[in-house]
Amino acid sequence: MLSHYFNSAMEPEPTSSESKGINWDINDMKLPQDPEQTDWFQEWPDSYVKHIYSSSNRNAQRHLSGWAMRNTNNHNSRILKKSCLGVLVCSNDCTAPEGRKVYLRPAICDKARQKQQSKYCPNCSGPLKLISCRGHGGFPVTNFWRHEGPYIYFQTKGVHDHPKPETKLESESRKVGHKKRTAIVTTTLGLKRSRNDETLTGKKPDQENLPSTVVDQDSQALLYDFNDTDMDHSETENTLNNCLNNYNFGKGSSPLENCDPVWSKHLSRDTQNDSNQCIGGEIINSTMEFDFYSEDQQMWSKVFFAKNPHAQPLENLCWEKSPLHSCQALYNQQIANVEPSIMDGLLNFKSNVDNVHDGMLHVNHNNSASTSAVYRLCQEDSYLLRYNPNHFSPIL
DNA sequence: GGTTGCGGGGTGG
DNA sequence: CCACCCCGCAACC
Ligand SMILES: [Zn+2]
Ligand SMILES: [Zn+2]
Repeated sequence: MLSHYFNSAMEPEPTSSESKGINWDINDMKLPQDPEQTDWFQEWPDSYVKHIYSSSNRNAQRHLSGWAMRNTNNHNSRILKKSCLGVLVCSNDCTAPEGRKVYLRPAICDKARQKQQSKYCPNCSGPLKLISCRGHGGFPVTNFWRHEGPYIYFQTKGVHDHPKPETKLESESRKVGHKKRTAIVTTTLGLKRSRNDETLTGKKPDQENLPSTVVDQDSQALLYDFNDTDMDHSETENTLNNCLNNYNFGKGSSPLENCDPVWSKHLSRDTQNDSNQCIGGEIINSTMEFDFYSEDQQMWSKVFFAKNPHAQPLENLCWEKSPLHSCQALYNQQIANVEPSIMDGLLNFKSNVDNVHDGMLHVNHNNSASTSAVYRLCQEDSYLLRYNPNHFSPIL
């Protein structure tokens, strides 16, 4: 697996819990107490992998997964077991523009899932079909979580035999978007018309709700949470690294050699030049959500603002207040000297932002102020950053 | 309305 | 024992 390869290749220590995975099992009385380091959170764990996360890793704390995993009673309160619900697909096997397929996230709640199956494909209105997971001896893939001291031990059994569903965030965005009839973020669909039109009217044709429901397998959204008081910068870097691992190399088509210096710092220990291909390549085909804490803003700035020595900071950053207390920073295409594919991103606020006027928060800053502007915003609370590679579109 | 964790109870190997 | 499943409850969002 590529991500495994790059994980191992890039970790400071040659040994990870993955490489040592054969040495322990989630059911062991004694688990490894001295891992050289904790693992980067994996959103799409597959195969029979094991990880040791820091107990301060919020994603691990919440037992998050990109797969739709539901709680399973294993009559063991020390080990949390979850099993995969598969993916909801269109029974017509329809294809949306740009070759995207319909891979909806099964509802976790049984009742909600049944109700969900009586709904219709957002693309062709055909009936939906639940593809159940049979990746573990004919049974659903199972995940196990165990909290022990400063670590969270994770183990998965089975290999998913179905496509990835939309992420929880994508699913939520789609539902909200459908209700509010507002724009939905898309990872691959261009935003042809005025963003202001959409956000001010709050209306969009149904067709435009498709992008987030029609999931490109290479455009999965991440939920990585950096709002972690105990998480140090190295872990933040690790998580960012992980993002890049998973999404930059998913197709194996973005050679490290093409990474720019800043990114390649995260991507490789020895290969650097000043190309931006990694930024404009596969990384950009993912939508990532980060939850930042002020402690990590330096990292944030380094990655998103200082990624390119030739890049200018964002100007005319436009923050839009959403009905759900979410804000979006819409990238202004007129930013000079910044490759759109690089700086395209979406800042999605989780909670209150003071200076929101008429539903819009405009953050204008120059080179030196760009970071501080972000600082100020981040210190209000934790925020989600949706980093949209190809295009910008409102999330809600 | 949903997600998540918990746990009782059942079935079968 | 193990595995899997169903169900309801409660906390939380
Ligand atoms: Zn369809
Ligand atoms: Zn599965």
